[in-house]
Amino acid sequence: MSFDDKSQEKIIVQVAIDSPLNQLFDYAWSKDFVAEPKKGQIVQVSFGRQECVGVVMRIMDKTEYDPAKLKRIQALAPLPPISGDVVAMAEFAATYYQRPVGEVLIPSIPKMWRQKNKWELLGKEKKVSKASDAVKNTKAKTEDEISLNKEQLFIVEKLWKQSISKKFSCNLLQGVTGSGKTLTYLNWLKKILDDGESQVMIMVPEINLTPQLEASVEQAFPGKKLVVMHSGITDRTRADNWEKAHLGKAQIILGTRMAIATSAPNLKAIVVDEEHDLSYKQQEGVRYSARDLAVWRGKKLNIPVVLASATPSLETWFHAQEKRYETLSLKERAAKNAQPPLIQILDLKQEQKAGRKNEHGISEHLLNELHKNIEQGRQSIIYINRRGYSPVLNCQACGWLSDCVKCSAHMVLHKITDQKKNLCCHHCGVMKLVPKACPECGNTDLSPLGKGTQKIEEFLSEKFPKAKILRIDADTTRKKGSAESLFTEIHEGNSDIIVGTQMIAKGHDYKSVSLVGVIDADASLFSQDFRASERLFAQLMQVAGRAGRSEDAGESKVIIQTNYPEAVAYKHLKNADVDGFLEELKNERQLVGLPPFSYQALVHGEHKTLAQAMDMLKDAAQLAKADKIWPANVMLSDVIPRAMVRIAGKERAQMLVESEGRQDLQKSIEILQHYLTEAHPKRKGVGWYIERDPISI
DNA sequence: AGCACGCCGACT
DNA sequence: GTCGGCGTGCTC
Repeated sequence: MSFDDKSQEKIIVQVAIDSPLNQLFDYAWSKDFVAEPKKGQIVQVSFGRQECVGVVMRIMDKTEYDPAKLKRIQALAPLPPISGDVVAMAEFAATYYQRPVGEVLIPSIPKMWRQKNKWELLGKEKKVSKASDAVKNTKAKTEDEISLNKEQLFIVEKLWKQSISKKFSCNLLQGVTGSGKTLTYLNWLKKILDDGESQVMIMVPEINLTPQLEASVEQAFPGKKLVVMHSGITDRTRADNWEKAHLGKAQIILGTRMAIATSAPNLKAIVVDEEHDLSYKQQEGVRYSARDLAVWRGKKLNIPVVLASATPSLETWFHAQEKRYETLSLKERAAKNAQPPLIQILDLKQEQKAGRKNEHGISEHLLNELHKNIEQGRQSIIYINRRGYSPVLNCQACGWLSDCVKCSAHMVLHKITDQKKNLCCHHCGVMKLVPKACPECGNTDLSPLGKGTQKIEEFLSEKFPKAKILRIDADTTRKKGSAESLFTEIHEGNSDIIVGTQMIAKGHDYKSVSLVGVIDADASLFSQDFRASERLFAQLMQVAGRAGRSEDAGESKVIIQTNYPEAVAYKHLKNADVDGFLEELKNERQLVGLPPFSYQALVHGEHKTLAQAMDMLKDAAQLAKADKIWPANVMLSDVIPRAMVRIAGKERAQMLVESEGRQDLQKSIEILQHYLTEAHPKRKGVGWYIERDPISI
């Protein structure tokens, strides 16, 4: 191809492309286009030997690139440019999470819109049976007519004032289960949507996006168009829904973390429900936090943001304490007779001393309570907190834990076969031998905390042969629809005991459950993740909320078995004292300098051999620290093998970067990124990435 | 990351 | 003779 006139073409656009190359690519704006180039315009380009879509990021009048090699933009998507706030947010996320913009922005466009040959098809209206729309709209206006209580009304008014002022504000909407958080924010959003053109976004955790929720939100907004954005919808639906949001035709955007990058020209409010939920953090590719980006987007747009939770994340709660966010508390329970359940922390050490039995991790006391409950014909839940890898070493006899001498962290048991020292502190990087016996009491039976609890269901059916036992976990709900049928069975009261993992804690109301037993929760208390205790507290608060929804709620009970009743999470759980818990957690973190009192990034390296992966990080660390622009107050830990070193044949190493200064941390990871990139050709096959705000170290 | 070009081994 | 192994080099 020869384009001798190329160099004379006036308009050059720099395009973001989904490629790991950290740069924009220059293209010539074709003279045939009637449209002016605009930032955010989706275009079709030829890139290398591929054809792909890109997004116009900058408009220039010249190029630094060889004009002879310059290609033309091939086509323009029949769409207005992506809204400015989304493009800006992508640019921010690219810097913050250290990835190319294209990698952030392009995947936010639905797959079908990324294929030029589908553009025409998508432009056409899909045949939708008007009937379904009509039905949805007529049966509204029943439940939402329930009047708000004083507290809720006050909050709606407060939020509405913020909306009118057209300024950014971030609100923590905190209220116990059943206090009507959803009702409150839905009423606020309704006011906003009254003008007929405003758009609002509601974000929910992955697991909560059930058809029921969609239906109830839809009912709350009669006559408004709602679209959902989550991974469970077809490509076509996603493309259509995205388009409706992008064109301003949909007023409500309901979705999971991926929804945060949905272009919406008239966005007037963002709600992040269950803001503490970890599913807001993307765990692969660009490891963004949708909750944090929601706040960023709200700030950019000068609109209010609501973060709602019964058990806020410490970060959010701390912001609220420091008055950076407004706290909106719902203290009253909406339902008149709903009584909080009685929460009992059962000290297993005491039980053992008293000579009471403990079979398969279930105490005699809990068994008795179960027995009573079954006899009264009521449902019970046995909650097994099996989640999380909890590799701290523990003495079964005296409760000794493998703590680091220098840090206030547990030393993590690593599974490395070719190294002798297998205990490692993730903070300072010190490594030690696994002791042959407990340093405290000499007991030789040391084991990782949290043993398998698979047999609970089996054991319970032996103990209660006549009881109907239902197990709910990833295995029993894998098949599509099986979860729904299991939950239906529970609602119908067909089961006496429900044994399950955290799945049972979310979203579902079990009206007749009056006993919740929590076994084996300790494991996550000592997980390598410093946020484990926060998560445990939130989970247990949530399961506890499963009890006490019945008429005779006063009698419902939650029994939490533990070897560590003095642990902060349990201590405050007893009184359901969320603020007390967070206060103590805050003080702990402050003492040790963990987030939110420091900012973190984790550098990951992976290779077939551990040595290569580690050396790569070590080299980069050395060069970075020697660089004169390396900020002084950034702490770089030793390179250590990850606790789960091998995954899919790759050995993995990590290095923690920590600083009190957000800007300093940013600077340091940019330096690290530079040296990692530079070193990369020399270290073939070593993969690496920098993870900002890691949720687990 | 993709994707092609490129230069060495076991197959009709 | 050629199908295919994955080394390496480029993408405006």
